[in-house]
Amino acid sequence: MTRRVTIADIAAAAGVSKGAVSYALNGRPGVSEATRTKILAIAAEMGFVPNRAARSLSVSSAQAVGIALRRSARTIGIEPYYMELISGIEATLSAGSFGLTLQIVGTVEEELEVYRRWWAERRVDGVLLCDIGTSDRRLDFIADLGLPAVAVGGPVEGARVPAVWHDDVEPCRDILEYLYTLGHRRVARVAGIPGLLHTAIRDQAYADTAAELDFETVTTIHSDYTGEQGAQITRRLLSSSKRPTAIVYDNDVMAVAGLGVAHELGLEIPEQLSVVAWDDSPLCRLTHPALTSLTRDIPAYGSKCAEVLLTLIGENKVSEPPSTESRTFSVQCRPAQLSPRGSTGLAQA
Amino acid sequence: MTRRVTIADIAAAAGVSKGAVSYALNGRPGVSEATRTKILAIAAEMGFVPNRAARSLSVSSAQAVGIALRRSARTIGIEPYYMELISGIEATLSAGSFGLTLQIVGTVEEELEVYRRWWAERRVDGVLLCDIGTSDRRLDFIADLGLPAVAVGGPVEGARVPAVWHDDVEPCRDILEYLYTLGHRRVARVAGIPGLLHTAIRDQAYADTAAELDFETVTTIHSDYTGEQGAQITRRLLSSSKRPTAIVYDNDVMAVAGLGVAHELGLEIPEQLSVVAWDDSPLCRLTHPALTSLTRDIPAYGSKCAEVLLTLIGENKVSEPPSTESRTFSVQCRPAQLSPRGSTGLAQA
DNA sequence: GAAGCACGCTGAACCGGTTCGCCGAAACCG
DNA sequence: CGGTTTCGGCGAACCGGTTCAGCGTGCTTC
Repeated sequence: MTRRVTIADIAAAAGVSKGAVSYALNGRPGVSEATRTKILAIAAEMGFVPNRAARSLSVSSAQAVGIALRRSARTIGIEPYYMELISGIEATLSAGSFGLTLQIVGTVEEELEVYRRWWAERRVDGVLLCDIGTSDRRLDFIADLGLPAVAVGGPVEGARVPAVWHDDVEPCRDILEYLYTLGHRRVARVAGIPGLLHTAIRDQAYADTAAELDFETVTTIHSDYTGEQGAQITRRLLSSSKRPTAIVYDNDVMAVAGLGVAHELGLEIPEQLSVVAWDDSPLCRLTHPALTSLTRDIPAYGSKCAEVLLTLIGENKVSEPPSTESRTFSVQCRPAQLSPRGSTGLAQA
Repeated sequence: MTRRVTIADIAAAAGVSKGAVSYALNGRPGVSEATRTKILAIAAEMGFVPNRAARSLSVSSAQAVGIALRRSARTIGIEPYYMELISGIEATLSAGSFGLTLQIVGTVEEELEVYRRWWAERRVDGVLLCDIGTSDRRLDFIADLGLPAVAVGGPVEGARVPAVWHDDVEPCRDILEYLYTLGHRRVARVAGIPGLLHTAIRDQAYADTAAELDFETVTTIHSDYTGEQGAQITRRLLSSSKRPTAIVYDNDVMAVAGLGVAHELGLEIPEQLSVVAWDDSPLCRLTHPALTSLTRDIPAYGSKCAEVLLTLIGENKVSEPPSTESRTFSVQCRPAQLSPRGSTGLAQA
């Protein structure tokens, strides 16, 4: 059990004061080049790493950001999205030597409470908000708290919190045009949770595009993103009298489940049914046929979100009073690209 | 932007000293019942939450545990295991008002460096070690550091770090006996990463059981757990002259991929091929047919690991010098249960 | 050669909790 | 009634960093 080295140990070894050591280690003026290198050498030799709590206390920053996920323990694992997002976030954070604090919560109330606690405890310097809703209480709450935050999703109108997002309208149009070109006229969509912002945006985008092209039907059924519901809804869709020739899913888990149901019902894919997934995780390439899907680079997206959050944290550290309240902004990422694979084909006559 | 309330504010409001407030808030003797309730009331009213850094500094504990995952950004999402584990861990931690700090690393060296930094910074009070290897450098490293830790997996012999694990021998036996009963005589296994402890344990268990029953062949091919390798190996297995009638996969991602390949090759499941998966995530119920698999309660497992870690942290806080070096122990969980589903059936004559 | 200045460094205060020694008053004792 | 114990509470030190006022030295400047 090695002893931890403190700044005082280094000061004693170098024959200087604690203050000088602090200046030297942080690369600020106040010490000569000679003593700086000497101090750095001693610090390196003694294996000095600053005590995070002590630094946080004086500087009042935690060098950490938080993320709260609102999903049940059982269902969160199946969705590759979160882990990919987190891993992207993490890459950027650790590059900036920030830590990531994770908490899983059950309700919005719990989530707000977590933010309040994190803020009061000074456990984090900022947070990332996932699964942005159409009217999201968290945005105002966080803004009132004065805790730096980034909305992972958007665009958020009248935002007091910056958002990082990608356009979903164009991909929706792409899908429908693609399916139209393949001859599909009866299309169903198994959508995500209704309250979520991107679900609403896609709802609108599908409706708009459908109105422009002469589809017979473009129906949307909302779900909770789980495989069970995906399967159940698919079963219902496929056993209806005028069944769709193509089904679009709002995530890949439901698409895989839908594919399973189609197999179960003895439908040939893509001859009798085309399937399109959203969020192209490796899952889409595991099935047979492989799923046509909308590809986004989720880790890169997470990185971008973390990056924006870090600059935000950096900014309001240097100039505490954000005079221009409208410092919030919106960063748009490259929209998802359609990756056609084996699960889509010409509609049967 | 609300001001944070400090212990001094409360002291001033209650007309007592900081020390008294501290005693009152922490439920320790030193204040009368009357002033205690008064202080608590004021603290509650002012919405006091202690500054974590300040407390950490004096008490030298971070009220957080760390977990480092060694996987690439792209492949970590697909494996439901990690997120389920984390969510179980998280549940226990937040119940004890501990935080979870997550970091994703690329190499063992990086991982060790992270542990050293966490320890030196006092950022965490303990860590959870995932993916235990057959000879794992991390165990000694952590023990030397004196950082409380729990190995998520085992059993680890000669351990200086307690382990939480479940027996894999019995489930392996269960699988082989089950397949034998169904008439399978040529069984292949697509195993996980060779260096991992549980892979080695399963290797041995399969070999032992195979020796007891008169299988024609029980072959094992190691992989990296990814769907791509799962698919590739399956393709190779199924196109060999004497192809197996049953394939067992060491995780569910590969099993799904294998199922896809079987479909692609036009094999009827389970008539022409039986498929068994390990780690029964919801993924196994998404496919058609649903995958027979070995069910473990991963979130519960994570909770147990966190629980053991927390008691460990609690213990070495009260009595710093662990006189009996062999305080390490091993907690065994309920082994995985075989859940037969549609992907397994009688072997064809 | 005195005044002024920049530089290098020290010592102490400070962040916000915890903890310990100590003291005054009340209670208890023979 | 004096002496001891107990209790409630105070004040200060401490954890390990950061930051700032101030001070001595050496150099420039006129």
